[in-house]
Amino acid sequence: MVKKIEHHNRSGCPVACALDIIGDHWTLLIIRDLMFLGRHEYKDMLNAEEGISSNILTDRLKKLECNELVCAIPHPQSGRRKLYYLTSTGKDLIHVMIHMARWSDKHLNDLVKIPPKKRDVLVKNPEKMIQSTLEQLAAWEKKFLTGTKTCV
Amino acid sequence: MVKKIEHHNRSGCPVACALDIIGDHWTLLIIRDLMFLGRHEYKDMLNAEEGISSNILTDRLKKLECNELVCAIPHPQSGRRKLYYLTSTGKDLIHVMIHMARWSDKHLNDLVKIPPKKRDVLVKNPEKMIQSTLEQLAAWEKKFLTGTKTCV
DNA sequence: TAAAAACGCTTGCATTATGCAATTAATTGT
DNA sequence: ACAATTAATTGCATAATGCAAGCGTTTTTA
Repeated sequence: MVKKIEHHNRSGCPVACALDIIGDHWTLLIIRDLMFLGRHEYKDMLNAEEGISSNILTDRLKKLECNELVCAIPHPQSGRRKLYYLTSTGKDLIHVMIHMARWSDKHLNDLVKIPPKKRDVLVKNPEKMIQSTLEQLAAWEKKFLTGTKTCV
Repeated sequence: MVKKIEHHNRSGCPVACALDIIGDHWTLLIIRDLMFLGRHEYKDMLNAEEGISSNILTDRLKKLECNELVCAIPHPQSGRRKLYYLTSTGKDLIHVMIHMARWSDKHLNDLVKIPPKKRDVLVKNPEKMIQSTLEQLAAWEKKFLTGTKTCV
């Protein structure tokens, strides 16, 4: 079902290669939902405040699966719902995400709204934020992925 | 000439805010040219191997100037050429760039081509790479921006 | 010094991506 | 049985991008 995809692959530059996969307006917001906001279902991401449209969401989830940043399993309590989650490749984007958030907080402070507590950790102790985020994800995985055949 | 721009500003999320400025296929490649590859002129960026088209390059440089990530001065040896360079806001994206490159190197290794020496520093001592990159930029600035009225 | 090349764009137009609303088929709850 | 939910899909309007050509000026070359 999930195949390798043909990226554009504009060059061998690592920045260009990354952008061929995550360099659009929506992909990293989906990663954010999965990484920080505990949104593991289609409808959760569809209802995110940025207002992604359903065709784009479907398309991006498909591409993320093709590129093996995201994986999905059927919801244990429901035959039609799915649970999406980050693979280790996807989770490894956490450093990019954290530094992007720090950059925004520093330079776009009139636009950015972060709860003060989170902001404090983000600014003063990003490593701690990375650790606790990864722990949360691990806890979710323990709850939902144990005993099933899963992608890593 | 350079005005504040209306971003979409889809939400107050720091990731979303960053993506409203740098979340497209080309902007970060321009940042890369300015940050790592010593390309400070329009034609240099136009000739980058990824093959940006001239109208897109013009548009993105304009937006980067509006958003104060990039600044330009007339070329000292030429009346029509310009020198583009990163402001401190632009340079602060270095952490995002470095981690993006590391991610690509780790997970897209069949696609990514980095000179072994650079790769070694990138993987084993990213902080050193950040420092040396910033030093290079500072050296360029010292050479071209001293004695002129400049944006920071 | 006249002609050619270089430079930083701009324009026009075809193609592709995105946004939006409505629809669908399957599943689940009442 | 009926209505609501869910994960999409479809059709269509609009916006973004790709591509080739052109433009006005400046610099280089003959």
